[in-house]
Amino acid sequence: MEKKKLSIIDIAHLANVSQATVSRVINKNGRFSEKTGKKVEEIIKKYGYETNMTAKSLRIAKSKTIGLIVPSIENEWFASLISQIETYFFQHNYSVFICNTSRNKEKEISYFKSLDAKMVDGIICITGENKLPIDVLTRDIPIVCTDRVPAKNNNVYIVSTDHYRGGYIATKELIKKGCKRICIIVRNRSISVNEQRFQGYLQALKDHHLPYDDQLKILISNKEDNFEGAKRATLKLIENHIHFDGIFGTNDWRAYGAIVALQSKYLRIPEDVKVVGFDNITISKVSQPPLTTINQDTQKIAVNASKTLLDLMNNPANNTIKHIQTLPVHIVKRKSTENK
Amino acid sequence: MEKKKLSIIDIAHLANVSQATVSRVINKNGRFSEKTGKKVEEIIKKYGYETNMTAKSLRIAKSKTIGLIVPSIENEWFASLISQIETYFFQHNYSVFICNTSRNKEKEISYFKSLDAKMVDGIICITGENKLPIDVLTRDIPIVCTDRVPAKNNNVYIVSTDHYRGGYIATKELIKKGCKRICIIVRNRSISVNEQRFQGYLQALKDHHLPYDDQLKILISNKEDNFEGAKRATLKLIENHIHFDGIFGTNDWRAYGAIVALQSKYLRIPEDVKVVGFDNITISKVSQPPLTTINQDTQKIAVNASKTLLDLMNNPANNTIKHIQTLPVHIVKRKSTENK
DNA sequence: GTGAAAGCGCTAACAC
DNA sequence: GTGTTAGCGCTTTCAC
Repeated sequence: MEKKKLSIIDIAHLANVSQATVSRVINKNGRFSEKTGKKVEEIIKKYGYETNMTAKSLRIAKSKTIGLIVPSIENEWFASLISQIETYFFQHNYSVFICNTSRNKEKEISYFKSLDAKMVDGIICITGENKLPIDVLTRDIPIVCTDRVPAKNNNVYIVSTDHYRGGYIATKELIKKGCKRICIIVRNRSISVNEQRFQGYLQALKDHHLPYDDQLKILISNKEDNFEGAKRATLKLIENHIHFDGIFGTNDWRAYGAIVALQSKYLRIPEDVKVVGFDNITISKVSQPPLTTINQDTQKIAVNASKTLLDLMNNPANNTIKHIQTLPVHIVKRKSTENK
Repeated sequence: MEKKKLSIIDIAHLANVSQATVSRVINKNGRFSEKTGKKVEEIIKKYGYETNMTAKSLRIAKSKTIGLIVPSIENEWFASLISQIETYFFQHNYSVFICNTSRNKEKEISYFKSLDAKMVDGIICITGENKLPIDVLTRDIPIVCTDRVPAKNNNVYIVSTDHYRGGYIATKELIKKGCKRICIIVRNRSISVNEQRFQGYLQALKDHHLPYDDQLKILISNKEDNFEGAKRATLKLIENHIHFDGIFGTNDWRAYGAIVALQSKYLRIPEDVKVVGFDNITISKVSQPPLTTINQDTQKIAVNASKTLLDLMNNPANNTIKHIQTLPVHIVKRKSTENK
């Protein structure tokens, strides 16, 4: 069956009005009589007319679409954020282009160009460390990042978690539960979320008069999987007879990797070693034993980032919007740090 | 700094040619001299011109964009599929609208309309059981589903896994390893993937002369979380003193829930009870013990679905394309079904 | 309160 | 091989 796509002109003819009137009715802006409005709306409903968004976008130079750039969709934490951002914009009648860069710079640049060409009204980046290629953009559109980006950019707004504080609280929990020699498992990246969590760890040690021991810093290489890397590194530590009684995994997968390693060596958690993770994703809840962890409020991050972008899109001149928002974290206590 | 968006006309002036020529160069179709081509391309690069896709879409009634409708992005299996589909289309110069329906019918309809209005060239649905609202579409665009949909629709193509065979193989593995009383954990839905896996289970029992016992069918309600539901239901079974020596969890989370329940009652896996899952997602690998499971080839599903859609978009009249593709599964054997 | 018409940036048919 | 131009469907200015 051939489908006939109706245009505004068709509706105008059917309703015996001009296309301008139909447009006014659709957008509820211009002035038109109640009677005309009713008539047009009826025809629209009857014939199942839908606005051609490409034409509309061309005309008004807006697309009611945003771009969401993410390093990976297959990461539960990102997925949760993506899902909530998408839900938010759906409610506000925006569509979302989800762009998966796989941490590939080329792909990221390509996506920026493509989003620009598709006339998105704004961009949210769930990034981390890298500098955004905003110079490829040919239009001035607002950008919100959910993690730290090198300052300098006045056009870029940031909504992020207090990773430093998270690292601090996580470490403090272990100290309070009696741990004296606390390992930290981190990934080896320069400026990043990891580094901030690490700094929080250092400060907590210092504040509680515990020495920092470089041997207890467990590095995972950038190629390694979090779980496998943490497991491997923890096993190595045990085999090297390096003594420790607490582990701060800088994310839940790293902490869980440590747990599995410890158990394979017949070390008991929390009796022999206590463990804390970060992120509060599923694995922390279903781990055996369940994992004490630092909760990042994804919902708040998603909503704040989304709202910030929406505000900027609706009113680009608004200068009451904060450039940097740092959101609080809290600890979720579970069995992995319990004392008997 | 005010950014000036250049149009084809601007480039035409700068290059001293007509806009038609610029268009020809950009699209490498029409005829133009090598010299002109070079000149125009230089100007384009120099001034950072990017095609305005809304104008192009309007003109050619195509958008180089597809819609990807998914019930949930926060499900590892879906996320993996999404990611691979997105990668495929990125390579072929298409953008992807990822639409998260949260299994909400209203949202799904709304997305179909919106995708239609945005002139997507095709749609992939990662669905499952429900009938698609393709009647809201005003244009004839190809649709590919990665799961079963009620037949009837000639416009809808299907790429799916052989869930029946998966259920069969999973059950057979348990039988081969000596299990006599095998539980199955399923969700209570009418026509679905679950049902097919269940049918495979039944057939395997029958083929090996084992009776089917209704007591061993563990139902999880639709509101319950897979992990929690399976855990709760398994505990109940144990507390009711119903004897069993094998469990087929119809997905990995259900199987893992069963494992945790068994362990909490000091039942050993695989010595006392053997367990098989389905999907081969991360939890099956990191479970203690690691879980034997049925692998669904996400890559193949993603590629076949994507390729099918691409073929249909490039050549809508192509009738050599199979309406239904069923992909094979295979078992991944791990410790949870090992014999001493 | 309504209509006529210009024009957003692009492609493609047609003319030369 | 290149230029001219109509028109995709929409919004919006200007007239009335």
